[in-house]
This record gives sequence, C-alpha cells and structure tokens, in this order.
Amino acid sequence: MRDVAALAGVSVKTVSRVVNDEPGVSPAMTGKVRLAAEHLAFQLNLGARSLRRADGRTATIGLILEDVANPYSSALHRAVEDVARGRGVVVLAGSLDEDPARERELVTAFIARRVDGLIMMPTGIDHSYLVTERRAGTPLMFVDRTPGRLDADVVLTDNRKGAETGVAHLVAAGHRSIGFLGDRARIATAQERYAGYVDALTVAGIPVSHHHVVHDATTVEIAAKAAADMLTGADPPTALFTAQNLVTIGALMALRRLGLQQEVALVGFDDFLLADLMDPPVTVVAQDPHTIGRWAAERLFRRSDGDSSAFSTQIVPSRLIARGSGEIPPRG
Amino acid sequence: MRDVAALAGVSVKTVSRVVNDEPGVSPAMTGKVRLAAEHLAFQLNLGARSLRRADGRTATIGLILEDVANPYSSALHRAVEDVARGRGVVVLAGSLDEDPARERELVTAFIARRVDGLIMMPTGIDHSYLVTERRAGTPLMFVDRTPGRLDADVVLTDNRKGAETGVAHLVAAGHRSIGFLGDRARIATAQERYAGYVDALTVAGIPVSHHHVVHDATTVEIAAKAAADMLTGADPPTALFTAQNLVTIGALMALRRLGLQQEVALVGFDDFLLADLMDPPVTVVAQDPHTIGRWAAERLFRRSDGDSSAFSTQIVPSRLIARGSGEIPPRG
DNA sequence: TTGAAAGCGCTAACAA
DNA sequence: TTGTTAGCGCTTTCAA
Repeated sequence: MRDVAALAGVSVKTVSRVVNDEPGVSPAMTGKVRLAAEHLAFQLNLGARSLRRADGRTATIGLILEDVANPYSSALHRAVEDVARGRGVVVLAGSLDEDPARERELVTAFIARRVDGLIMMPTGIDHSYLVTERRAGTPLMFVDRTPGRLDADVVLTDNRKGAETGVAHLVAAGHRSIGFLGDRARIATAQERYAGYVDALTVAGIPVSHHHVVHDATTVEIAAKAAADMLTGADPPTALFTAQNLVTIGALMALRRLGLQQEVALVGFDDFLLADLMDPPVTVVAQDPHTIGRWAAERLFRRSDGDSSAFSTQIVPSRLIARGSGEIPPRG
Repeated sequence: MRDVAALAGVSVKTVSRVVNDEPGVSPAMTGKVRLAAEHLAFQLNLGARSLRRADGRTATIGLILEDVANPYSSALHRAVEDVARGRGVVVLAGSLDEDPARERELVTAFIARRVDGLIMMPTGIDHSYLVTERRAGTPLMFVDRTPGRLDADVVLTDNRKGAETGVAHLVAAGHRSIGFLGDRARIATAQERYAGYVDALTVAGIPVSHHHVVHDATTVEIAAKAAADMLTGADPPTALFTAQNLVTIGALMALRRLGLQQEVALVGFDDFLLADLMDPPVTVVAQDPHTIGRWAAERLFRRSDGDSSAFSTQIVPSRLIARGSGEIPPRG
C-alpha cells in the first residue's frame, strides 16, 4: 500500500480510502490510485486490516464438522458457505471425528485466527470451556447436537418427532413387531430417535420388546450382524427401523444376504444417495442439512451484527419419503 | 500479551519467548508467564504474528473445490485436512461450481488472507492470471484437472488409462458393441476418458460407432434419457461405459426402467457410495481422491518449505473394481 | 537471560 | 478533499 501511494504520489490514507470505497476522494485521485494499484498488482492484506480495525473483523468464520467428507456434514458445509459468500466471508472447516480433544484443538486454532464466529457439531459432554471464547466476543452456533453444560443457540433436526413418524408409518402398514437398530447410545441424537421409536409404539399400544432393540451399532458391519441376528433369531420382527445412515446400510446388507429385502419392511433415519435406486427403493425419514446450515449461518451473522436476544433452539423438520421398503406389509 | 506481561511483571518480549517456546528463558520466568497467561485466558493472535514475522506465514492454506458437498471433492478435502493438521495448518475451503469468475473471487479472497498456499481444481481455460500470485510467493497446486496457459504442479487421475481399462474389461467379457456416455465434452478429463474408450476399441479392432457415443450428458436426467434412447434405438449396444458419476447413475436409472439391468453390461468411471448394494452391484473404475489430496498437500508443503524443482504432473492410478454389472456377457 | 525500541500493513482520529 | 500521527498485537533487532 505504501508502494501504491508512492507510485500514485498520494498518501497511504488516500489509497486506503480508495481501496475501501470511502466517500470524499476526488475522481482524479481515485483514478491515479487505481492505476497504480493495478500496475503493482496490489493485494489488500486483510490480516493487517483486522488488526487495526475497531471491530477486528476478519471476514472469516470457523466450521467444525464431524467429518468434512461425510455427506451430511458436507451438505451442511455447503449451505454455510453459500450464506457466508453473500457477505464476503470465507469458511475455515475442520473435522472432529467424535473426538473432544480434536474439538478443542480446532476451536483454539480458529480462535487464534480471530474468526468472526464459530459453527460447530459438538462432541463430548462438556462445552463450558467455550464461555471464555464467547465472552471474548466470538458468537457460537451449535448444529445437529446440543452442547453440554452450556446454554447456547442450537439448530437441530426434530429427531424424536422424525423417528416417531417413521415408526408410525410402519405401524400404519400393519406392523406390530418392529425392530430398532441405533448407533452409539451415548449420543443425544441417538437417544432422541430411540425415544421417538418408543413414542410410536406406545401410541399404538405395542409393548417394547427388548430383544427387538439394539444400540451401539457403530459400524456398518456391526449393524449388519445385529440385523441378521435379530431376523434369524426367535420371534423375528416383520419390520426394521434403523436410526442412522450407516446402520441403515448395514441392515440393507443383512436383508440382502438373507434374501429378505422384499419381505421385511425397512424405514431408515437420514436419507442417502441412491436410496431410490435400491431394490426395493428405501423409505427414509430425511433430514435437511441444507436448512440446518443455512439457519445456523444466518443466525450467526445476526449475532455477529449485534443481536443479543436470548439463546434459542431452532428445530428443522424432517420429512418422510416413502419409496417402497417402508410400505411392505407384514408377512401373513 | 501486554496484559500478560504486566500481570507477570515481565516484558512483552519475554511473554513472546515463552509462548513460542524460544530457548533462553529461565524456568522461574516461564512459570510466572504461563500462570499469568492461564489466568487471563490469553489467546495468541496469529494474524498479528504473521504480520510481523519474517516469513509472513499464516498457517492457513486455501482449497478451492468444484463443490465442497460432492463426494469426490469432500474426500479430497479430508485428505488435505489430514496432511495440514499434521503441521498445525488449517484449511479455508470454497466451491467453484464450474464458474471461472467464482474461481477468481475465491483466489482473491484467499490471497487477501495471505494463505501459505493454494490447492485448486481449476475451471475455465486460462489460469495465467495466477503467475502474479505465485511470484508473490504463494505456492500453487492443481488437482484433478490441468490448468490452462500456466505451467504448474498438478496431481491427476490417470483418466485415459483408467477408461481404457474399464472398456477393455467389457471387451474381455465378449462385448463388441459398447456405448459411451460422457459429460461436458469441453472438460479435459472428459476428453481424456473418451480417448481411453477409443484406445480400448482400437486395440480390440472395433470401430467407433458414432451413434454409440454421447457427450454432454451434464445431468442425471439427460444421461438417463440418452442411455434410454441408445438402448431402445436401432442397433442397441450390449454394454455401456459411463465416463462420470452422475452419468453412471442416469444410466442405471434408464436400465432399471427398461428392465435391462441384468442384460446390459455397465462399467462406470468413478466409484460411488453403495455401488456394491445395487442390483447387480456396479463395476467401476475407482478414482482415489484421498491419494490425490494427500499428494497435493504434501507437495504444496514441500514447495512452501523451499523446494524449487521443476513443475511436474503426478498421476494417481485408478483401479477397476469388478462387482457384477461389468461382467454380464453380451446377449446371445 | 532479559528488555527496549522499531515496525509489519493497515485504519482511527484528528488536523490542515 | 487530503494528509499526519499513532497504534492494533506481535516479532525482529539490538543493547544491557
């Protein structure tokens, strides 16, 4: 910038004014400065700007996801990017892998770079350490899960209601014996979805059979094994409700191997690519990561703009998509 | 930092030394400083550091992808993140959407934040504008596609060889009439894959029939329509080679609708989630986005560390995964 | 082993 | 309308 000022024969402050489109610079000056800037391929240093500016903004936000490569996280990422782009803000992204230590590392790394805000899918049970960052002026938004020991803004899927809808759909098809397969039971979303399953059975007056419930199916293989065991054991269910993506896939593999894919009904929580090309096409309760990301980003920017209303939880509705697997009637 | 110094009763320089683990500070001083820093919840400002430091490093790199939400891009993203994490570097990510203007915006936004390097999937035909940035000291790596009008480091899939392998696999199964469906023909990767298709046919002594070749199937629907037209037209092929992910899905939809999924062989370029759960499971030529991302990041950091060897192109091999659809023999 | 002074590139506050 | 001065938080340089 000094070089530009020298070449244009003006002061640095004038260059700064032109670069920032501040009013009160004569067209002649503006022209000279622009020419010189062009000539020297001048690139504004935003780091230096944010160091000096009163608000200290960096026009950068941090996004902490379970894994940037998983479909749900990356769809959310894209939605956040789109909102940020509209404000000239860029996104630092990082992956957690369900590791609270990694979460803290990422928070520290992003705070050290003075992000204007942080959107995160929290892991672990205690997020009280974040009050310090928030007090220091960094707005926080939590997505997909509620933080532990911290009152904050959250955007969530209606896990319980969604699961209830999915299970009720099976009940409506005539099923009275519905198996539940869920992932890591310590995760709040998994608990909510199980609660929704119980709700639907309760409403229908069906008792919960514990040999029809499996938690902690943390991988596709474990889920497949659990589903196969349930389906080949005594008193097999006529339908399955799978509470997470990978669990759904595991169950599909088990059904396929047993040749039961046209016999046993299946509703999965969370949509996945090509679900409609499976045989039969898979009925799911679809989450809406795009809306979750958009709402979170919009709210974050409102906070950043000074909105200091009370913290709140926004619930993004899920949607049942009937494709075939969930409409199979119980075997006579 | 000034506050920490005041509380600890030392100079800012001493605090700086402790924070940066510089040698030559007495344990007593170190202890006092750490205590004060802890007490004040001191967070180093990396922006200020990089402004002052001789090398100007920000410990941040930029990653410009086709779309952070697409599976190929996001797998690559994750690989880059993993390499960066090992060096305490974070990743700014952005989506291009095949738009050269957006590419320039992202480059400008990242350069303004003084990233230590840039990894990008280029779009458009002219990247000569980047010589300025490179001369200013920002190393550049291109992934997936070759930049236009710019000599640079590139990491690519062996598109031509991979496509040839896929088509040769169909030839080996006895097919002599193999349809080609590709996406946007102006993209270099699409051209390479088409060249591989021609190579395989040429090697087998099979002439290329132009009514068996469709380019510019840019959406799933267009691909499905093109596949259906080809399969229901005069002289339908007994096998299909689809040169891109979405094209493969379109073809699968067409085969399904026509009830030909067990009759017509299919090999697709690029793997996709659940390909092994389709009926029949889909044979593909799988790319390796993880390796592409890792190599690109490793090379970028070597450049950043001063490696000034000649620019080079690294080719990441693809791999044929036979699952069923590609092994269907031609109809008698 | 410790610290004082200068300055990275920019903008706030004020002066001309 | 334009410029001068100071200083953001840190590291470099050099001196004690």
